[in-house]
Amino acid sequence: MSESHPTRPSMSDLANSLGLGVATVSRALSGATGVSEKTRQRVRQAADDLGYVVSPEASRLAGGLTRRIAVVTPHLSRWFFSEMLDGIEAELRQAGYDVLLYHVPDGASRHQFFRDLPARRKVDAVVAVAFPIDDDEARRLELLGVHIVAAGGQTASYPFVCIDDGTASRQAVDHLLLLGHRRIAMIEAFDPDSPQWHVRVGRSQGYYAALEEAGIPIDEKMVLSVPWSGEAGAEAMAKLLSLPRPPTAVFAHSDEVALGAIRTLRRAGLRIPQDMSVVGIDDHPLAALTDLTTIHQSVREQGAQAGRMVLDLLAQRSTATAVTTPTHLIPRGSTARPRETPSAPGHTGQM
Amino acid sequence: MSESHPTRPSMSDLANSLGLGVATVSRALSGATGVSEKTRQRVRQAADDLGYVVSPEASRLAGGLTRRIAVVTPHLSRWFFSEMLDGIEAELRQAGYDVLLYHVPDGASRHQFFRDLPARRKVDAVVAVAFPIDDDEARRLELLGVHIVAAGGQTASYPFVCIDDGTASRQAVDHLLLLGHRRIAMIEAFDPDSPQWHVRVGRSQGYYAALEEAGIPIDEKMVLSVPWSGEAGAEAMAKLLSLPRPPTAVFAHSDEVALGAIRTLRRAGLRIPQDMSVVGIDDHPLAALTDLTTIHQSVREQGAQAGRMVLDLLAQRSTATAVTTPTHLIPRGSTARPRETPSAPGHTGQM
DNA sequence: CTCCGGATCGGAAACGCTTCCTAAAATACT
DNA sequence: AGTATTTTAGGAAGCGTTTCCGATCCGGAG
Repeated sequence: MSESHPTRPSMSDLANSLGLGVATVSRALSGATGVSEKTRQRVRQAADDLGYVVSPEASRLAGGLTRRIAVVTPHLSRWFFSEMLDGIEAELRQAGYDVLLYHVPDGASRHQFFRDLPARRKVDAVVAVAFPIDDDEARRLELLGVHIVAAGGQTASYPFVCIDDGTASRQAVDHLLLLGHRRIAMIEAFDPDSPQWHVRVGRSQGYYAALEEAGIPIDEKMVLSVPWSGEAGAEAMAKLLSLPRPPTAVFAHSDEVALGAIRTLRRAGLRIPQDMSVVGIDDHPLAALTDLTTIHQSVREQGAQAGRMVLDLLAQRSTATAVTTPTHLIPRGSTARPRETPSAPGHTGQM
Repeated sequence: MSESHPTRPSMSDLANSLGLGVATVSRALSGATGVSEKTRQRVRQAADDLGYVVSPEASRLAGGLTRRIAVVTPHLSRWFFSEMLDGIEAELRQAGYDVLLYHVPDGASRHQFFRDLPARRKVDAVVAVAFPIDDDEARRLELLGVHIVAAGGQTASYPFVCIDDGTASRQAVDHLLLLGHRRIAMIEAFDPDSPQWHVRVGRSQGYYAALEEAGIPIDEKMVLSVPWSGEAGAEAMAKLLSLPRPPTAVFAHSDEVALGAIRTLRRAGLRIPQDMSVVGIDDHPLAALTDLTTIHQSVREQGAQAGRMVLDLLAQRSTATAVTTPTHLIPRGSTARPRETPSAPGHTGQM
């Protein structure tokens, strides 16, 4: 007999070959109650032997789940996002779910996504990677029984997993403080495509808190807010350098931004860390290569966590509604004690 | 009436509201023939008004397509792959298809993918990003009516889109030649996870061809073959430097590898490009930042092309079975004339 | 020994669509 | 005008599950 005809066996084929009814087989396979354990085993065995798998379409049509989960992300090629995607995908696929990928670079496409998805029930749940969902949108999905989990960004209304931004930035700033820095600048980063998701509030707060606790007055000129990119970081650094009294250290909201800042410093002929200390957040692969001191966060792990949360939700299992993964300082060569503790203020000063 | 009940209208609802039969509505919506244009418009209009969309499950179950396409990739967070994914996703989603993402980092998971996918007909087509598919696997999919397209890597048996590796590397090596280099090393890169997908043969051939044409004898010690990573590039460079007569220029198969090589050079205190010219392939974002001369390829565009090819295939439209996108030299600061043109041949040279 | 409740199992009705086939209508040709 | 075609529309049969509900079969209580 030629093995070539790809005719998938159907559930009734399976049922017949076992002398059972399809109803029983369905129950056996789906783990539902109402089948004796012996029968269930027999069915499972036979299914394996025949290489039978339920048709997801038919299953869904008849009221089951799709076993598909959407991952929605505003960026595809940025380290943080692809790393997160990696973690999520691995966890989900291992559990037998398929991952639908939706790239929503801008508000328009995001909007469209949330408009279209509910109509056609394509997925059982959605994981939103580091971007905000309107409470309204969330509610509509919830209503349809579509679960939501946020990965890499905190939101009020549904389960999320992310780092504690406040702690992370405190770790960064405290490190600088411990080294003896007093004039510490901050380059805040925000995603220009998600205007509603402001500056990482937590990260800024950590900075303010750390300085305050150290008894250092805040100098607003030391705080710059820029789009999330190396380019912007470079420009911000230039501004900081042209300050009457530039900082001795810079805390950037992200490694990408920090790296940009470093480029400006190099171009300006300043040495790192002798003339200026720089610290970022993320532990981006480039940080290791460029010897950048940073705060490590395990993005993969966050993704995996988010995956697990979705799985819990779908299994009706209870799950944590908020997970924060730990961060820690990775001291490298971009930070050091300040050159000299400036003790003569009031020398320079007008623009 | 409360608008809140998420009860999707069905096709027969639509049909009734129009006084038509479901068969007609189905034909109208699917673009099939056998409906007058007037009716089709009427149906489309009504569908829009009701916010009706066909149930993908039911449609698929009844013999239609899934309107889902799998993208299979061995890497998620590498620039080339995520860029490609971006291009593919954009093109496909715009055409109304959903993208299933499958990360197959190693042979095992790749194998599993091809074992599982055919069973449950989850997708209409698959796009393989830069990795080889067994002819056997390909045939099985083909048999099931699942189309295949390869993005970023050439293969014999099915449509593909990629750059012309030979041309790209000739552009790189010719540039070096033109600058006057004669001792040009090559660092070949291969993906250790895809052993069967050897060294990018084309890129190596371009090198050999260029040298041969320039009348330069091949020195096998000048050719190193390493895994595709910066780390490996760095080590390879170290080996090249410890050669009795090191090269004056290095051609790396990729920017990542080139960047690794540059790190070694810096560490060794050599200046670029004065002491050593380096050229890569890809035009990775880092290349611009680090002023690396390279060969540009538009990965996004390749992804988009691959997407279009899939669409053509699915629409029964004829499509090119092989597309190569152009590449070109981006001269930057990592290449220059060799320090001195060695003019005393026959001095070194046994072996 | 009979009756009853719970555990198992099978029948059959959806689920929402596509498509084959036939009927009716519209158009063409003599 | 009448008949032969071609269009256009509708009926109905699946597609492969899940699930409600009724039928069986079991052991144990009365």
